[in-house]
Amino acid sequence: MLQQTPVVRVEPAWRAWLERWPTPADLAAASTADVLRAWDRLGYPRRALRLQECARALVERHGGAVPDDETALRALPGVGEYTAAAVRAFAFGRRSVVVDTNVRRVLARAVGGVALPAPHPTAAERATATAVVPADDAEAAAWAAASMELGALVCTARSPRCGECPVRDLCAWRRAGFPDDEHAHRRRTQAWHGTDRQCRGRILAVLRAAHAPVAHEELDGAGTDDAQVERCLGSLVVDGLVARRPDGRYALPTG
DNA sequence: AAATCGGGGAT
DNA sequence: ATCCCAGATTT
Repeated sequence: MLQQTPVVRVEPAWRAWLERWPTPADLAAASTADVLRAWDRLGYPRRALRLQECARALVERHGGAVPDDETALRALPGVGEYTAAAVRAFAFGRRSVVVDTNVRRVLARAVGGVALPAPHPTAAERATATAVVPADDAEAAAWAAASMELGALVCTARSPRCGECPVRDLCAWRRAGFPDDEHAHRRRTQAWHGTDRQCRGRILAVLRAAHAPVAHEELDGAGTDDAQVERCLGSLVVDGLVARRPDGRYALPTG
């Protein structure tokens, strides 16, 4: 849930989710339509599918438990480099290199001396992150939490609270005089209005609200034109987020 | 390496 | 209007 979605928006959904499906086995047994409705508008609904697939994989491969080793974690649906490292550190107290958007920013500033990290993670970044993680399991886990919190609460993207920063005296960005972001000109703001993402979101919103299959005409307003709605319906079906019934109507996938 | 994939709160 | 968010997956 936290992959690209702010904590404040995730927390209530997460609590309700765990109350409804306390264990991987519970989520594995749920209907996918119910899962997508519970996901509501957290965004990137494919993550909801991956999460349920992950629960089913945990049941089938790991007896319903979460594994603690890197390889097994990375093999789970929806679990990438960050999530595997985060689970190892926060769930198991093991050493791992946890590099999320917050940590990237902290290291870019404190170590790299620049305002913001590159648009996409680089090998050099990971090398730096690895080098600064303590060797001890417990210390490394604490480091992961601390570096993320520092980025989330103090070393923020917009208005960093440098006056309250515990490491301001060793911050390379501060020492350099807070230079502006060097690749600000290359940053490309993601479009939204009229995009397929918006159209897909609208289609799913209709299907979440409907508790009976929906006719194609009821989805006409979801996009800028018929071709877009058609294209998005197709991609949603391919993604497994929408099911096309034999009668031509659409619904959230059962299963 | 680049594209794609949501949505909302803050500025 | 733009920015930004505890990224992953596919091409």
